[in-house]
Amino acid sequence: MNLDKTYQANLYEKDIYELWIKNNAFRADPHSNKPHYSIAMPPPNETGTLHVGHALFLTLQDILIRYHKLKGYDTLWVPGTDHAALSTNTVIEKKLAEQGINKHQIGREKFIKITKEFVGNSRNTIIKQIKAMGSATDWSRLRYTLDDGLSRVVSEVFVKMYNDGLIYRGNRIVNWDPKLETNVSDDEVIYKPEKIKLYTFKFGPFEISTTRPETKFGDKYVVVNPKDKRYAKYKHLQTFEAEWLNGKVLATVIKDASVDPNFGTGAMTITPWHSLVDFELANKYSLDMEQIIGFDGKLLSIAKEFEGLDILKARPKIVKKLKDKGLLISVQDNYEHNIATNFRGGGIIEPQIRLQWFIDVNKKAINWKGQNNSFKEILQRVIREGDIKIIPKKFEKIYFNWIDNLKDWCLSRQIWWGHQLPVWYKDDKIYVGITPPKDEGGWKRDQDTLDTWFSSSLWTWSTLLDPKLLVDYKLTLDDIIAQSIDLKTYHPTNLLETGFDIIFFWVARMILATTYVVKEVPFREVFLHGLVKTEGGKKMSKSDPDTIIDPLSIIEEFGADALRLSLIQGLAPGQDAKVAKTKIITNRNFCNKLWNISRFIEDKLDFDRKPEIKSFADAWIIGNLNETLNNFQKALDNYQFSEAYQIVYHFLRDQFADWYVEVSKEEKNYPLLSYVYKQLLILTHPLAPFITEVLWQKSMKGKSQDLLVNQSYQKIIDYNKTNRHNFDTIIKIITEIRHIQKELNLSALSICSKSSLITRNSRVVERLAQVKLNNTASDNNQVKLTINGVSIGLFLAKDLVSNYLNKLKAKQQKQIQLINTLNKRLLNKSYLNNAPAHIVNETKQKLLSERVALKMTQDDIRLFSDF
RNA sequence: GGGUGAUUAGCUCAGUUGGCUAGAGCGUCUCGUUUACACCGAGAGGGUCGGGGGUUCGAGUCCCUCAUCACCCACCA
Repeated sequence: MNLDKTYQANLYEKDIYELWIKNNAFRADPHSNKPHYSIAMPPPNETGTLHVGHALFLTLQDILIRYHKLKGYDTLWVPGTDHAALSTNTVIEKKLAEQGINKHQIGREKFIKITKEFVGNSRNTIIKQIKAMGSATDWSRLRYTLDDGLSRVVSEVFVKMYNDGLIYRGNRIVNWDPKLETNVSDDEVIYKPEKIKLYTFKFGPFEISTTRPETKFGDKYVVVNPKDKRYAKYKHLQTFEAEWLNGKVLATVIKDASVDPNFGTGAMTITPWHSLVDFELANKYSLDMEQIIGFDGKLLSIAKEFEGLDILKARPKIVKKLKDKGLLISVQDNYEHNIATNFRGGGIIEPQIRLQWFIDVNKKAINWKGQNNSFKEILQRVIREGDIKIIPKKFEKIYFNWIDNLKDWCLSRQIWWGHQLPVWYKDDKIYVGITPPKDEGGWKRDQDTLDTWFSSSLWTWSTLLDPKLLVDYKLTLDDIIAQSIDLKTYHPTNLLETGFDIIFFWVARMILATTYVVKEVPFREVFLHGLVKTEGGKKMSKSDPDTIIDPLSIIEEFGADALRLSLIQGLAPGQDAKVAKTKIITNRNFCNKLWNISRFIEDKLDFDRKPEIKSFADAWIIGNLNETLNNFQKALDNYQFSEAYQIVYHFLRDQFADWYVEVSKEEKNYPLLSYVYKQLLILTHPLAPFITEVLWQKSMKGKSQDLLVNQSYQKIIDYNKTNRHNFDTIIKIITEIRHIQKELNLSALSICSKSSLITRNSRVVERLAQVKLNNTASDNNQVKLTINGVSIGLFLAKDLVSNYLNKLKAKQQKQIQLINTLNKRLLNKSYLNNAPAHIVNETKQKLLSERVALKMTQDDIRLFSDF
């Protein structure tokens, strides 16, 4: 087959992926009688490009899918993309703004049309990039959160929840982003520390502090702590007159324990319309609420002469007015304050009261396994009762902590891109349904769209519904669920694999929605990975381009396999993954090693004859292969990706390449060599699918029509344990001879030995240890030493010996120490009584063998000394 | 303020119910081109597992405590 000297990934990867697709290698078959294994891919944002975070989850999930295929499963990995409402909307608005266009100028319909065009072009990019990673996804089942079928499901679920009383409409404080003119969920708000001025004003007999004078126009309540002695003379609900921004106001004293008497003056005024805490206080005491700031971020008419001003511009002017009135007491600079911003788009959040749609998480109206529960309770039960296992376990604590503080989920967003609410209004009537009531008409649809995560929360099962059934509106959602074969076969999915950063956004909400609609959990296990960081543990940031690992350019330069291996090397569950260029080079080299093993083997491949064990080395490599396969599977069964790779790495380099391949230059057992090579490709395939398939295709030419991707683990070959052990001894002898040569700086050493272990494997020993075996020379000028019970004579000069003698003495010291330790342990009665029998046995064995080893060392020392 | 992690070789990190003399990759040093591979081979050096205490026959691993560093949640006039 004539392979190049090095593996050039970019020459092969695209063709190999095509080959897989052409052969439907990733196509799931629900009618197969194999066991089924399924994963729903976290759908990337359709307008995104592949970043290293995507690369990580694609790698992990692909490994598991391919691994299960090899284990004989029918696998399904459902790919998809997300319409990512808010971030896409932001992108489009930004693009329009660049052309000087405001979305209101073009209207909703045109805006959606523009967005669709943009998204349509973009979606293919991310799909191509997913393929470049080698992802074994079933493209015939590609889904999109905003396609017609899924959109129908989203509406159906909303209607169902509404009819069950789990969705309600209410006035609430929301996180309003005046820039994008939408509210965002609590989870989408991020706080940035900022130093601003803290003003203290006179308010009647009180002094109150504020960072936001511009919200104070409507203030007419002073809240103090009931235990605060300074204010004991004022009664709860007592009124007083105060000079304020727009003249005199009649203010009321409120006493509430939520006020911290140690903060500032211990007295504060409240602005219920623009603060959650104040809103809750106002609700508690039925206080008036008044809007001060408009949804465009500008002051309303209550601000009189400041009406229409942007709040930040108005602030100093308002302070000046209060100062002129003699109401300003003090200004504190550099007051540390957290400013709330929208993490998509970055607008500064202004709390506002608005009518919004919410999911009630506390209403007990759901039947889960025979009990009447609230969403909150079900979310707790599924973990507690073991229906879903979270790996690593530490995230269960975080999960419970979040659920304990769970608030109603605000579903409505005021952006245009997304699933429009299936809610209709006429006069003051509200109707919730997919289509408006069929009466005289005149119903108007709610303009809001749903939170992106609402559709995402249906992902595991909505993607498995039969698209043909979804267009049949005579069927109910329950009918479709009952009749969809994929859903019946692949749901609950076996695993959800995703980043820990979206455990609340997504994982919890999938559990919420799925248990409610489908009456089963969305997945059995959740495996959470961390973020991908630089080697220094820093976030990759655009401001520091050197640290950025761009998966696409890495794939181009080093290949997807090298990238995949780098991502799992050293990865610990739930911990951040660290990647750097050096790591990628190491793993590219690993691929090249495999490549060159193939170059050596290519003309020796023999699959016609039955592989048989003949030599010690044969038994040894088969024993190691079996063990490796076993350990590899155990590691992957426990999501120990890093461990699995290390096992393969060790076998491929330290055992197969360094020893067996070298040995096979002397002892030619090509059928067995071919067998092990074949197993090696199967073993490595889930981790590095491209190169292994390339080599499989080249090696199997004419011998097999099959693709590597379609193989399964084969029956292992039995071997003789003593023979395997014998080769271990040979390795130790060769290593020791190499060591002596290095230590004594020798180049052409001759040895002699009568041991059959040596004489029967003389050519192997000669080649690998770089020595000459000479059993005819006289015993003079020999240094005898014993390695693992085998007596070896070395022909070497006297004056070289002392170096090695020191080595031996150091070795002797270590051995004595160890023997003492083991002795002490075995003399300890508590140890003998408490430690498990096999551990005690091991210690005894160890002591025995160590004593033998010590004796050999001492013999060598004596011989060398005598010499 | 509440929570969760991390601290192991010069660097980056593994180490899964406590049990062989604590591992890997990179880097360092020495030697080497032998019928695949310099994207290579052979060998070496390097760690009192952050400090202190405790439980245990036995602790990198469990508990307490301190220190340092991350991250998440909440959010204050």
